[in-house]
Amino acid sequence: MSIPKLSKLEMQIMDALWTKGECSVREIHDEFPEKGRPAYTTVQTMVNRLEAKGAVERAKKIGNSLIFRATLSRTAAHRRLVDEFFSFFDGRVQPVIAHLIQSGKLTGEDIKEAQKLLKEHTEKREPR
Amino acid sequence: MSIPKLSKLEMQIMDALWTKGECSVREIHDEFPEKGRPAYTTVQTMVNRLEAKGAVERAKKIGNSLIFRATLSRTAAHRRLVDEFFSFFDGRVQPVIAHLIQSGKLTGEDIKEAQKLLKEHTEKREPR
DNA sequence: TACCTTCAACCACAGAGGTAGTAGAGAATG
DNA sequence: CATTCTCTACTACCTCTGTGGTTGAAGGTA
Repeated sequence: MSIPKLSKLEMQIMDALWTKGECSVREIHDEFPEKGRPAYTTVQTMVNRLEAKGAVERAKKIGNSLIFRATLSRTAAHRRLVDEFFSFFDGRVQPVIAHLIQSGKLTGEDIKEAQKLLKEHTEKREPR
Repeated sequence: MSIPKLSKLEMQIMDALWTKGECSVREIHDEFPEKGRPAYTTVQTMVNRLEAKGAVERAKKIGNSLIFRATLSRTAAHRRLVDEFFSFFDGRVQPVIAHLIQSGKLTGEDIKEAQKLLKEHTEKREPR
């Protein structure tokens, strides 16, 4: 199957797995900031659903607790999100850029960085 | 209340209103490409929900059919979407840009355009 | 061993979104 | 006027998310 769609909460859980590596539900739960932290069982439910979606798998068992591992890469999940998002704009990036600039999220630095990346990218596919 | 969150289908419906102006449910329905067009009543349901969310209002009645008008602007809805989306990335634009470049969505043209917009933007807020 | 803690597993439930059917009012037409 | 078409209004139903309670097994501890 293709890359599963992940909701916001699911992404937060994956984030814990991606940054901390293999984790128990308890560890994932603790990663949430105290303020607005969901119940332990909520995290548990989401981890189970992620497992059902194939985004996560059981790595091993320590004592009576399961340790999970992300099987879906952060990059793949992000790409999925980006594609999904841009489909709202017919795949056109320009309107999005306009909003980013107006809200001050996109700076000159970012643009410079983008140019560098683009150059690397094109050079890689069209080596002279 | 603040800007309501709109789903994909809801956005498609708003798109019809935004581009065609005031519309009846029938007209909105007809805007969908034949392939994968939802049932008339489905569109109706969504329009009602959009009305409940305050994104749309009844402009007038012609015969026995209602004509709707968007009360939420395309810009506001888009900004909402963009903010929502970037919150997945902690508000950082760079990882998104990387994906865009890798998938070929972001071209040199786009970057040039972005620079122009950014210049205009900064000049407007900090006129020398 | 008897108790306390910690998990996994399972269950429940509400809200949003997507999908659509049906009933009944009104308009249009022969 | 009677029939047919077209809309609105209402209802139903399924899936996905988010949320969290309950139960019972496993492990640790006095």
